[in-house]
Amino acid sequence: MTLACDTCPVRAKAACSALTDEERSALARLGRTRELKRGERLFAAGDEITACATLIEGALKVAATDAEGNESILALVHPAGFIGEMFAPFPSYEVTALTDSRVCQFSRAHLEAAVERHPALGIALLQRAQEDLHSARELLDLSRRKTAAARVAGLILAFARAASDSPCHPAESFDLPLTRGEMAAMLGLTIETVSRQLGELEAMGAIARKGARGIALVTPAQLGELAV
Amino acid sequence: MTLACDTCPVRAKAACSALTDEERSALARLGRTRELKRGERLFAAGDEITACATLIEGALKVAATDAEGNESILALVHPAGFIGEMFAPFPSYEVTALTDSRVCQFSRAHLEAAVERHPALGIALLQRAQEDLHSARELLDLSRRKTAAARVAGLILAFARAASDSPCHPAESFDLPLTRGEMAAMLGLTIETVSRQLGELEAMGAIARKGARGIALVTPAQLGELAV
DNA sequence: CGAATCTTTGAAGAATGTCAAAAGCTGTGG
DNA sequence: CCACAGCTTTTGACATTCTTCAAAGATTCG
Repeated sequence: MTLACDTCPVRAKAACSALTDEERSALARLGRTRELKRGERLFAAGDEITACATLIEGALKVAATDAEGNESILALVHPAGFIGEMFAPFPSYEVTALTDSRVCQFSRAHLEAAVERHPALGIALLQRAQEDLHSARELLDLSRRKTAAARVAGLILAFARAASDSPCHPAESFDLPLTRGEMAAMLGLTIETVSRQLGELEAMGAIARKGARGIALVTPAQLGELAV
Repeated sequence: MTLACDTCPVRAKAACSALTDEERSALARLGRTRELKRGERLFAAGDEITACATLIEGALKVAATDAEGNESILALVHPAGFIGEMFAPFPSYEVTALTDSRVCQFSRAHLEAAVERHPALGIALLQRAQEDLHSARELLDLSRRKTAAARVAGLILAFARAASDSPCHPAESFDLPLTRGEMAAMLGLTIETVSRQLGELEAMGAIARKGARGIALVTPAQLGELAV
């Protein structure tokens, strides 16, 4: 499958935007796009072949699964996000599609060569890695909040900010991008506790719900206080 | 204070090892070393000036503190580790010395210029950022283990591996680098729970303790099972 | 429309947090 | 060398929160 960088929806935001059109085209010939259906796995922990990818559309999750099958979600990946460990011997975590997705995938060797040839690409990847590090630390902080109420309130605020066009103000209403189980796996709680906390938040008038996924922020300030 | 790269104990491992001696000397003239006593802060969240640093000796912690003064430890930094967000507008977290430490500090502007001039430095920083990301995700996974026993057992194993010379086998005996309170802040538990779990681990014969900090691994396999 | 999945709700039990106090360790100064 | 002050660690009893187990209600999608 051939890459069509010219019509790529993330061509302005992805790491490859650090390259000129010709440089990007040369890199494109070494990669390929891959379509993933919801629930399909892009990488698995321990895979022998290590690849890297940029998410074009959809959403992915990075997760660890323990022996009993409990999943711990370590990161969400949005379009233009980069996935892949360029220096580790093999992938450490599973990467799975949350919704139908499309990625632009490269072998690690090709990407390494491109980074050596084009310093700007390395800088773009460095920026992305530092942003990912920041996100991981935010999630770490959120996952350790003392009460379940603080964790759920904080997650809803995070989703509201991500759903908003403006960087400052959270969206007033939006759809939760995750199931209860996935929210639980992001917060270190059980499905039931997440469900009950959402009910509490609605009962106390901080949010309103429409169906299982729809959320409206009634009192954002109250949410912020609950999130501590 | 002038930098003495020639005698720097981390000259072979730090990011600046990607540079030639002359390049490093040029960069060195723009930086300065700084000594920190135990508990002293290197950066605070919200500081206006953003700086970057390499740890030369000692140990640092990256932490977030909430309104009630509860600390959540997001990362430990060992010698040759790099600290600093090169692309964020201001530092997001506090960086504090766990023990008396010495760092090699640069302004962000100088470091950015050096990265543009020396692509190998950018690649070295990229590798470090991806390693830090990996560590953050490991800690995230550890912090979400269901039981306090699994978290404490996992942390002890992580310390044992860090204390070992060989990368494969954990050290058989070592000193805990953190207080109970700091361990609690790494795991999302209370001091009392950490203390009780250590007692349990000793009572069941997985570890032996010598004083408040000394640990000997009696049954590493048992620890591994407890850590799930 | 029906099957599968996801969500909600309830009741009971286990685990951790909280509060309080004793014991151990460390470093300073007499 | 000892004594003391300050800090860290341990231990106990109790309250609270979360998890577990179970089952019924929604929602989604073929």
